[in-house]
Amino acid sequence: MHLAYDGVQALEAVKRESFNVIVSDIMMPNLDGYSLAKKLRAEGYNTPILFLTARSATEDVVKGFETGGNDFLKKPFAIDELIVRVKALAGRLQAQESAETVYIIGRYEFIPASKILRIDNCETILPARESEVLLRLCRDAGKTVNTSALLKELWGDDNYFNLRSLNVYITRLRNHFKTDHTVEIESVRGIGYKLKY
Amino acid sequence: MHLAYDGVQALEAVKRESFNVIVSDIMMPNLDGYSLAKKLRAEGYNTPILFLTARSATEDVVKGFETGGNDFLKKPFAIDELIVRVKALAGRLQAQESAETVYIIGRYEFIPASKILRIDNCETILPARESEVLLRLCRDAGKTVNTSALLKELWGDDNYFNLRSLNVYITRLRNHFKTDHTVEIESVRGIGYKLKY
DNA sequence: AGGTCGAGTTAACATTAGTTAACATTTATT
DNA sequence: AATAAATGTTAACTAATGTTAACTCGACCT
Repeated sequence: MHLAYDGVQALEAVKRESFNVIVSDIMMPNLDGYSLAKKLRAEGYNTPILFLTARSATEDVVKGFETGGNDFLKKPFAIDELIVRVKALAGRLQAQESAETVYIIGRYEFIPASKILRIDNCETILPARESEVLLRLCRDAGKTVNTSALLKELWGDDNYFNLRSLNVYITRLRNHFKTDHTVEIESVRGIGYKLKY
Repeated sequence: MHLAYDGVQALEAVKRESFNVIVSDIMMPNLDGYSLAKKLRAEGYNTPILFLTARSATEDVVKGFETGGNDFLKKPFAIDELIVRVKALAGRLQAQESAETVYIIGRYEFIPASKILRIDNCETILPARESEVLLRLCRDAGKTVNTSALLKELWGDDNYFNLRSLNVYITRLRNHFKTDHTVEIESVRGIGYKLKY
């Protein structure tokens, strides 16, 4: 939980910590809500963003979604409605990842709970960290996962050494996916990694 | 695309076909929106639901989310806002360019998603920036793409150094297109570049 | 306790992307 | 034609990332 006074501070905070949801005003000094959203999306942050605004013009709403926002609430609003919308956005993240969740990745099957990666009845049990990294990539499959966010989530800190560890795990994961060339972990220089299939 | 006249018909339709998004009124004969959402969720359908309602009470909104809805729009609403919210739910916003988009440029094939530039079964995987620049040119193929606009889109700033970088990427792209002389990146002095083929 | 096995990290080296710099060429203007 | 500005081209440089192997440590086994 963090309160930022303008877009610049918000941007810094997001890069420093890791959040489940961002609630942002459109009109802010220094960096407005649209630009904040745009910058975050450009840097691979997929954190859901809910915009608050006093103006009710449709173009504002449209622009809000186009710049990468996920929801929009016009002022004045009832606090209950805000709460429920934030919950909806946050819930999207954890979207019922039950014990039996299975990710289908190309010809592979990945079961995070048991760390099993299977292809053609050939099972590999991934080491814990490899599994965690893969899970994180699966959750945002097709989207770029920000390196720093990933490090903060899994290692707790995004220093240089942890980054290098991550590089190693990415290599190892790539090796696992060699038998199906439609599966690919793409690196987005300076931003993060993207699981594609 | 399917239009159902009440909740019961909607339920049947969803079970029969497969949808990306459901837009539903709250008040419907036979089976209201809340119950529809509840039933669908109970049966394991995760299709995003957007509720429309005439009543603006906060409790309605809250109930809408609690029964499994994903978004809520009060009547009267602007059609643009509905469209943009549906798009947001369908998750298609960022992907106006689907993952499979292929540009045919003379004898070349360019697949932005995988950054592949192919000619006569000879594949090159373009570096990220080269790919982005080419994509930008492709979108406005035959038209002049303004240099400053392009720089602001891809680099975020159109200063002198970024301009010089762009010049380098244009050269590199031209080199890739050397085998088919019908393809050309023309420079429009003082304005921008034009991809012609 | 000693051994060994595997996971995670660190280290060392290789490769690549992106930028900058330096110099060449073209174009517009006078 | 002379000049200045824009653009073309090539190579060098820097930072990020890829890859492989070595190292450390704890769990487990005897």
